[in-house]
This record gives sequence, C-alpha cells and structure tokens, in this order.
Amino acid sequence: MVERISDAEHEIMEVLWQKAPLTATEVADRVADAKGWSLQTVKTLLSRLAAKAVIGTEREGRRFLYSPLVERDTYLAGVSRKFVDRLFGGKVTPLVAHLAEADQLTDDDIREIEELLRELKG
Amino acid sequence: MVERISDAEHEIMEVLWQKAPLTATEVADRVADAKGWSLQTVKTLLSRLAAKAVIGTEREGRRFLYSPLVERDTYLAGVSRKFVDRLFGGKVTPLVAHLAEADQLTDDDIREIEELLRELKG
DNA sequence: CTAAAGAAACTACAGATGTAGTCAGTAGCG
DNA sequence: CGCTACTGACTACATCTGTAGTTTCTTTAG
Repeated sequence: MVERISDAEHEIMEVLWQKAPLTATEVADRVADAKGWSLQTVKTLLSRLAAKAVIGTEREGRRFLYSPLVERDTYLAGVSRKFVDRLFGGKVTPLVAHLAEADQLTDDDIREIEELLRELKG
Repeated sequence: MVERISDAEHEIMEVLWQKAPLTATEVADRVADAKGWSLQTVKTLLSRLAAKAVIGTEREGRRFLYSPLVERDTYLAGVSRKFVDRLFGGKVTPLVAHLAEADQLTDDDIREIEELLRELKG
C-alpha cells in the first residue's frame, strides 16, 4: 500500500509524473505558477516524499534528481478505492449518481462512460 | 462550502446521519464496535464538529443531543466534487475507468450504472 | 585564491488531527 | 443532606501538514 500523500505533496507528484527526473529547482519552477511556493517549501515536500519512498533520488554532481517511484495509475487506483470505500461503501453507482445529481456530468461524460462500460462488458 | 471534516469526524457523522438526535454516550456506543474509541474521544470529536457548525446541539436536561446540520447528500456531493477535481481534472470517466481496471466494478455495478445513465438521459 | 551563489541538510513553528486525561458541576440514591 | 456517578468543559500531547528560515558545504566567476 502506498503511504498517504498530502495535498501539497500531491502537487509535487503531479509535476514529477508529467516529467522526470527533475531537480528541486526545476520542480519549484513548475509549481511556482500554480502555487507560488518558495524553493524551500518545495524542497521540504520533496524530502518528505523521498522519506516515504514515493519518489527516488539520484545524485547528479552536487544536486539531486527526483523521480516518482510510484506510477500515477497505481496511486490513483489506491486513492480512488479508499475514497469509494469510505464514502460510498465501496459502491461506484452512488458516486456516479451523486455527481450526476450535482450536474457534474455532461452529456459527453455520460456518453463516454457508457462507451467505457460497453467495452468492459465486451 | 462545508468545512473540512476529518476521517475520525466523518465516522461520527455517519452515525448521526443514520440516527439523530443522539447523546454523546449513544454516539460512543455506536462507534465503539467499529473504532473502539473512548467516550472522551467521541466527545472531543463531537465538540469539534459542533465548533465547525456541522452538527447542532440541543440541551436536554444536563446533557446534549447532537444532530447533523449538514445533509449527507450535500456533504458527499461537495467531497466528491473536490476529489474528482483534484485527482481527475474534474472528469468522472477516468475515475470510473480506474475503478474498473482495478476490478472494482462487478457486472452488477456495470448494469446499475448503465441504468442510471439511461435515466439521466431521460 | 577569494567571494558569491546555489544546493542540500537541519531547524522552526503554527494549525489540524487522533486520542485521550482531568476538573467541576449536578442529579439522584441512600 | 452528603456522596457517587454521569456529563460537559478544559487541557494535553504526539504526529502530520503547510510553509518556510538558517546553516553549511561546494562550485564557479572574477
């Protein structure tokens, strides 16, 4: 089981999932727009992720290169599962129903999901 | 927007959503099986929820009766939305796809969701 | 060679969270 | 009427999170 990743840490992971390996400074540059964190904050988050063995480090001269050790898909699958378990007793239908009620499903979404389900059955 | 409810607090909410109003002791009894928390812990959680105005209190003699002030549906809708936004860019399809890949959708689930979608389309 | 700049390591610190313990008041039992 | 037990209020404390500051080492420019 992948260790819990906090919200801030998740932002860092998204950057690394998009491109890796990256140095701390490169990661900081890429989150700067969205979050405006200082370089130090990003380094702290990278350290914590490394401590959890969610990312790996590789020395390159006097700095480190960071890369994810966990696939985005693997992580998302785990988190989704926990989420659905905890809030919807493990059933996906009520979740979809909720999102639908809250008008968060467009017609396109519905078509996409239907197609996906057809494939699953096929 | 409903204030953030922590995991432990959520357990308490589930009890109150199932039946309310309840006294602190009653809530404690109902979570005891699942979580084994002390009465004091439950009281602390109830206080925190009350401080967040997620539950309301009503004096009954020398004790309090607690009831949810937020509907379960409302809460779930908000949380689901945040979840899907944060992890799947707001798209439900990839979430369903993930759950499906992880074999967390049974044939029955698929049929249920298909039916739901049919209804949504009217 | 020396000083500045960059990088990691270590330290900080307030607020949230999980999990209680203790204190003080009150209501009922004997 | 005094003591016991139940209840809420207040206090505690370690860990996690968000968000850095400070120190120390090293490399590179002048």
